[in-house]
Amino acid sequence: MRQLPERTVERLSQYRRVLLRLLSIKKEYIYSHELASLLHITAVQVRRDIMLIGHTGTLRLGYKIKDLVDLISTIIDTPGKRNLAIVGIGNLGQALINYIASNQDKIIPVAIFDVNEKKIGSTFHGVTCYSMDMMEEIVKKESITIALLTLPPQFAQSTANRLIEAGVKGIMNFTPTLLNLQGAFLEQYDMITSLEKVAYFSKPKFFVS
Amino acid sequence: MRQLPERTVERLSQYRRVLLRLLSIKKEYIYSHELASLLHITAVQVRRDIMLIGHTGTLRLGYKIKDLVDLISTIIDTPGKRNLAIVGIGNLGQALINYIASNQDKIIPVAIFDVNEKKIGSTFHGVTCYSMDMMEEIVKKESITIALLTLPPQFAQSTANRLIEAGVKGIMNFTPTLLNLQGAFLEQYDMITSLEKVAYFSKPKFFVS
DNA sequence: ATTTTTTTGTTAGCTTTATCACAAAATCAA
DNA sequence: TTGATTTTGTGATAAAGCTAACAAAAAAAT
Ligand SMILES: NC(=O)c1ccc[n+]([C@@H]2O[C@H](COP(=O)([O-])OP(=O)(O)OC[C@H]3O[C@@H](n4cnc5c(N)ncnc54)[C@H](O)[C@@H]3O)[C@@H](O)[C@H]2O)c1
Ligand SMILES: NC(=O)c1ccc[n+]([C@@H]2O[C@H](COP(=O)([O-])OP(=O)(O)OC[C@H]3O[C@@H](n4cnc5c(N)ncnc54)[C@H](O)[C@@H]3O)[C@@H](O)[C@H]2O)c1
Repeated sequence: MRQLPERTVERLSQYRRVLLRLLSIKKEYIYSHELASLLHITAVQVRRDIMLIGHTGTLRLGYKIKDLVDLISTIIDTPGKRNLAIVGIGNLGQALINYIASNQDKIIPVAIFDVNEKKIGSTFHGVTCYSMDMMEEIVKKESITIALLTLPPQFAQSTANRLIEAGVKGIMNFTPTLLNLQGAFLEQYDMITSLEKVAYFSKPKFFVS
Repeated sequence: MRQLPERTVERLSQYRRVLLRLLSIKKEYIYSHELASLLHITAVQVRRDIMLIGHTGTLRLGYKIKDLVDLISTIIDTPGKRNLAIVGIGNLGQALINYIASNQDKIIPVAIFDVNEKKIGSTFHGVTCYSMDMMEEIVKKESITIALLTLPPQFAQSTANRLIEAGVKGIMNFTPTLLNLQGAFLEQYDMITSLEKVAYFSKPKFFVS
């Protein structure tokens, strides 16, 4: 299959989460307009996405939820699991690790890296924190392919370089540093940018220039 | 000025942060290609964004950083400050409050709301936590127009409705609940979706179906 | 003085993403 | 049986976002 649009991939992730909930309450089929209304998007958008992944529904019955979930999973997941590392286990890193572990089960936190002597050797939600010196070794040994950067911004670029060199293929960067990466997918997850965007688009009308 | 594209607003926020850093080290002018390379985008993109906000540079000298920063500020900021509330001060809420306060100065956290008796009445980075019963009252009294939702997902929709009713104009939703809002700008800041997107686009090649 | 280089500003076009409009098929109603 | 209704699937079109290309102006080089 051809590479899917980013937006479609994002929605597939959301469809799956909604559909899994519906499956758990024994709903079997769903119409495009139902799924659309759960995501507050249009039914055409839903049908188009489903078309893009090559699934086909039943006329007048809708889509079989189980089949759709399975197909989305074969598309967006890898067969088997993906191992993840968190670099920098401060306030944010600690908030994230629990959340990730309890909200999906294909991407598994298997290692934490930090420079703080007090943290090295201890575990956070069952995951061991290693020293930064061991990063390359552990990344290779544990086949880690995804990393979250939650360390101080000035170390983000050099750490990202080391991670990619060691085999990481996807990086989610929570620091405000704008990274330059070759050979890995980057998600710049920048809260201040989003916050300022919210401020702009929610500006009280009489302020708009 | 006409409403700017979302992407442009996001980049303006990033331009400003980079430019402020350069100003602080006494750089006066910048070329589009320099700014572009700092953000890892193209120079045309930079020039187009700057054109959209109606700024004009000096031929062969580039853009005067001070002027550009000021203009971006008049566009994306409101004159004066915006007050912000955080609803749910758990792991994530606590991580956020400090970060927001120390990374920009136009959007000010002025209130926290929670149901936990132990948290109500105490302060987090100098901001008081109030009970949920007082939310409408405080939102009005403090003119809060932006809110972050970092409470359990099942309370997100009803809380958002109450906030909007009380006058909030922009909501950044950190919970996985997909909200349906009327009358406010919504940023669905969904980490799992982004994480699954990173996983998809960084899938080792031999896995791609 | 003329040519080359540099850099902005902008048009036109391209790519990606979303929506419109409607055919096709299944079911329902009369 | 006929016609209306519902719902999927998709080609065509529109909107948003990005890039290529180049004119214009200024400065530098020759
Ligand atoms: N707190 C937030 O809500 C928030 C939100 C968005 C982004 N961020 C960004 O995420 C990062 C972390 O934020 P935080 O609030 O958790 O900060 P923090 O100070 O609580 O944690 C940083 C952690 O990184 C570790 N560290 C320091 N230098 C390191 C290095 N060279 N290599 C590896 N680890 C190192 C520290 O020991 C600490 O454990 C910062 O860059 C911040 O800008 C934070
Ligand atoms: N931890 C993360 O990294 C992370 C990341 C993304 C999203 N989220 C989401 O953000 C939310 C908070 O995550 P967390 O890790 O901070 O959870 P948490 O359990 O640590 O904190 C939740 C807070 O909300 C309060 N609360 C409970 N019910 C409330 C109500 N009805 N009204 C107001 N406050 C209420 C609790 O007292 C607590 O202080 C969750 O919805 C989670 O799904 C968390």
